[in-house]
Amino acid sequence: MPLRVLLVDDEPLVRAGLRAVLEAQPDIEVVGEAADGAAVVPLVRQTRPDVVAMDVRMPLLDGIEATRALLRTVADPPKILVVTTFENDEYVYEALRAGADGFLLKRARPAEIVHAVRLIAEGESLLFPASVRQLAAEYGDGGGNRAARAALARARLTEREGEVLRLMARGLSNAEIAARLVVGTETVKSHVSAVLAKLGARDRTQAVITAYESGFVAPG
Amino acid sequence: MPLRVLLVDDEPLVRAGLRAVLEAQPDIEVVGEAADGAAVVPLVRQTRPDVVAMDVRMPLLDGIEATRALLRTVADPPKILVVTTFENDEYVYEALRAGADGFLLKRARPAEIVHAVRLIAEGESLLFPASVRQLAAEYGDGGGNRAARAALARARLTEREGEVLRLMARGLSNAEIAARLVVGTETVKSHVSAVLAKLGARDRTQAVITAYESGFVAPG
DNA sequence: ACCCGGCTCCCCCGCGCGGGGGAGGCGGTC
DNA sequence: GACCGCCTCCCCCGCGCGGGGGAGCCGGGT
Repeated sequence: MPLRVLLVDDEPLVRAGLRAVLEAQPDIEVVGEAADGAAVVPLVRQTRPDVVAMDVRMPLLDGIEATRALLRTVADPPKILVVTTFENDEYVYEALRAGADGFLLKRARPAEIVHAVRLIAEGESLLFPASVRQLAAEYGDGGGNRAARAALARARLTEREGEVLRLMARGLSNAEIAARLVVGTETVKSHVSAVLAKLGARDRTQAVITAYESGFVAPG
Repeated sequence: MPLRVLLVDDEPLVRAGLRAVLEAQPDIEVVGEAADGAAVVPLVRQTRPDVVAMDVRMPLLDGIEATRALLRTVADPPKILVVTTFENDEYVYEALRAGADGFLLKRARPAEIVHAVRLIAEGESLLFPASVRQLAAEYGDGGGNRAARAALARARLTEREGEVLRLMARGLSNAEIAARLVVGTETVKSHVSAVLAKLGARDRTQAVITAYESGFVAPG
């Protein structure tokens, strides 16, 4: 019996790509597609997939909430493979904490995508596939990038800290961040200090650099 | 005779998606794929496509350089459709200036993708609707990226100031920059102040953000 | 000869930043 | 209930940062 896969991504192009890659395998069958997280639970009930390949960043209901919804409401839920554009996407960590079984970069090669789906289906927990390291080597050979990713991977920023880092990366001062988040400046200083410590950054500039280099924030 | 399309994108998944979408059309034929800009010119010579669907951000040779190379070296060059993930990608503007005929967001619907390829092939210069709004709005409010580019264009940094900004963007303190450039810290402070003034930045963090957003320094 | 732009260095000064440490409340888990 | 992680706020304190102003040196341009 074939391996049944459900695709969830708001970009039709990505769905088409995944479908093309996966259906080239004789033992893999794409049993459905959804464009947002809200449609996932009913579709899973209807199609009973073995694996859900799910984007994290989606309108209406993101991959994190969709993962929680699946695990909460569906008996014998499918394996969940989170598909993401960036390494160290903080949403990915949340999705994994929410119960996803692994994650995969969109820029992975077809063979790696197929491999990841098979591994997940077999119950392997796929967190840091070799492909990530390989991709890191292929792409930025600059050690800075890898260090940035490593720093952010170690970091495990809390939700609030991530929020603060994002505002830091937009050039806001502590006072401005405090105003934006409607808290005291001392509170912001606490969060900033925590971010610096977790990222191994000496000052906010270095933290922002790490945010850019790791893909935590994207230029453009 | 069918419309011949060449796909250039470093992500196999995106290529597979575009291929699936385009080959669903009876009058469109995908005549080749390339994973980076360096392979484009020989492939175009070999396959003679009508349209090249090209990613901007790629390893080795990006979409901008590949566009320039095509228009410079190939007689009767194909139409160039730039494919991008983000609206307001500054690379896209550069690609258009370099001679690309239009651009398209990756999250476009299949029908829009097909439509774009057909329009481009007919010689229409195409900007995806969502981005036209951006282009129109940029004269008014000027999105962050645009502002960053404008700031850097206004800036006219001297060679030394550019050097200093680059080091700032690597997280170095004034003292460290001074040591690196073998000058006094007061000198560095002068340069930093000049950079901040020219970029309209309040502090070094904002300057580094502008450096990233404008493409003056590139992540990865 | 003159001026000008760029690079270099110097002064004073205010303030935001970041380190260190502490503390209370709140929602989870065991 | 006890514990723990997170968020919130407070203190003190040193220092790097950035603003303002000035100055000497060099090379190029008219």
